[in-house]
Amino acid sequence: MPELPEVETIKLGLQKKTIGLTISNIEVLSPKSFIGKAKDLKNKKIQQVWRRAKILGIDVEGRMTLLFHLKMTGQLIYNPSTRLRASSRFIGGHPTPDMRDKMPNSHTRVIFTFSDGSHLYFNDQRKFGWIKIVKFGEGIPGTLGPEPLTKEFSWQILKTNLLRHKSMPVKVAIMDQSVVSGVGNIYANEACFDAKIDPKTKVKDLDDLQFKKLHSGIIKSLTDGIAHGGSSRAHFVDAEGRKGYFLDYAFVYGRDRKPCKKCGTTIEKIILGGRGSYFCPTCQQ
DNA sequence: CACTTGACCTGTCCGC
DNA sequence: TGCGGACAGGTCAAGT
Repeated sequence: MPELPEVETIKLGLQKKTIGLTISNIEVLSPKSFIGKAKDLKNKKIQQVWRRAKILGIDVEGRMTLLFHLKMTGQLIYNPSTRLRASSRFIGGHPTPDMRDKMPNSHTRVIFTFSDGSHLYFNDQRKFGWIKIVKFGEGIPGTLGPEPLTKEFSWQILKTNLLRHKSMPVKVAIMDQSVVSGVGNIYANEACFDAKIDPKTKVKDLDDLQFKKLHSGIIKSLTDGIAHGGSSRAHFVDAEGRKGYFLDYAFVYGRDRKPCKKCGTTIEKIILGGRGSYFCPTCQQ
């Protein structure tokens, strides 16, 4: 679920809702999901919420930062209500699907409670995700490539970084976070489609025009993803528990055996780098 | 060294 | 209806 557009969507929501709130309690239901001493954050005020690659950061008083990585199935949901608390309240009720994501559920791993009584839930079905307490300014890997939605990300930088993986399929290479940060499987597929490049093309076989198209394809697919509130295969919800709808707009991801939205050719699915990869054999050559 | 596979976990969906 | 297997947004470590 969470690639750059999804984490960005959550960031925007949390900036709006949580800056200035004071943490009054942290309940860690799954110890493996939380690294650090939760007590250190008690009575600390949230100062800033930011994103780098797919990592979300929350700066708190005392020069500490909470880092979140949602991996495959993580969710971060802010609930302003002081009443939605014990999951037992909902047993036997008829919650909507969105509510089911929102409330504490069997996948809730960490619950933050704020001094105004509101809550932030970290839900994560597969427990791959994590929360870490680090010192301000620490904890982000130094190997991360450029942020694709800033001016530091030029097509020349993309070309230089990709050429470290000359014989790799281009779609696999753009998922390497040291090449460009934040692109995951969904947007890698969409970016290749937008660039009209077959995802299995080796990096060394691309020409400059294709590097330029790939560069703009990455930016376009990520930007569209944010505009549609992120993707939603099954798990993604924003900071208020709402689903994103980018996949309704996807050209190739998840559309194998369906007709290409541009030319009608049947979309194919292959495995590249161990991941499902989708492309239109007519549009992408 | 470059690249692929397996592991981490849990759930869902599909075919038989 | 049940059951086994494949697969799922990410990233490491281990293996080839």
